Amino acid sequence: MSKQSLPLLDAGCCAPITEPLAEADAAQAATAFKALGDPVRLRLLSLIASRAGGEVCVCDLTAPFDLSGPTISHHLKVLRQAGLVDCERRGTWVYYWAIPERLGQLSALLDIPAAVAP
Amino acid sequence: MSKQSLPLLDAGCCAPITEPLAEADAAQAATAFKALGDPVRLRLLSLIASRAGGEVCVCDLTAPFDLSGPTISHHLKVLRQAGLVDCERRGTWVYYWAIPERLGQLSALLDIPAAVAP
DNA sequence: CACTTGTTTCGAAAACTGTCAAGATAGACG
DNA sequence: CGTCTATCTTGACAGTTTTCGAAACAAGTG
Repeated sequence: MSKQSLPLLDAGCCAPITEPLAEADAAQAATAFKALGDPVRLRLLSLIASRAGGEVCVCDLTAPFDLSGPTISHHLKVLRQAGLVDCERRGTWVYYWAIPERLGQLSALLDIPAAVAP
Repeated sequence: MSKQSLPLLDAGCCAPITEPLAEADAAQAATAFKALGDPVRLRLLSLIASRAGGEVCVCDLTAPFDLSGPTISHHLKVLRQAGLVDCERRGTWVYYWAIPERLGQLSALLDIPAAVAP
């Protein structure tokens, strides 16, 4: 699995927003946020990330939704291509887990100084 | 300005992901992430949030982009409706500022325990 | 081979992005 | 006051991208 290269953010865009984002950095971060910008994918990620063992089988991810298998598979692919999760096949089942480093980068990006104001 | 009610997140979805997101919470957070999921809007927000005085005039937001005025205005509207920024007209100009509370909520949402793993 | 689990392919409906034209609001000038 | 100019926003439109399901495909088990 993980055939695509993980589009990890370059150094320099993992810090809180204290200066304007460069065009390239913005494009990369936007890909990740776009992946998070869908209720189904956000719930999928929360299901994966909140799992005690750190891993979830796809079969457990399909049940909570009113969607077909292929659709869930598609959403998981988007999360994978955004570098937010990764997966591995073991026997019949495929297991997914979250990538905390990547989530941490995005979290830091939004962690604004709160009061730059006068 | 701010004619729409700010869709602030309900209590309960501002904490790190330790349990699956409820459907309603996910929908609301997804709206915000979707707003961030575009390079132009992400740069707009960074321009606004990184401003020393805490406020930016729209005229300063148009120049850095290769886009028409109405297009920037549309993107700003999306950010506004997502509750990420707000604005006010003073005289001829319209000033925008970021809403740190909202950004902090989203940041917290992605701040994963890092190692729930075994 | 039959059966199960997931992914990929393909097509249709819905949503998004950007531009032009027109509308709203404020200040300046006569 | 009326009109002109400048700054933004809104509305309407074309072109592109997403989203989802049905069917076909791939991989593993018994």
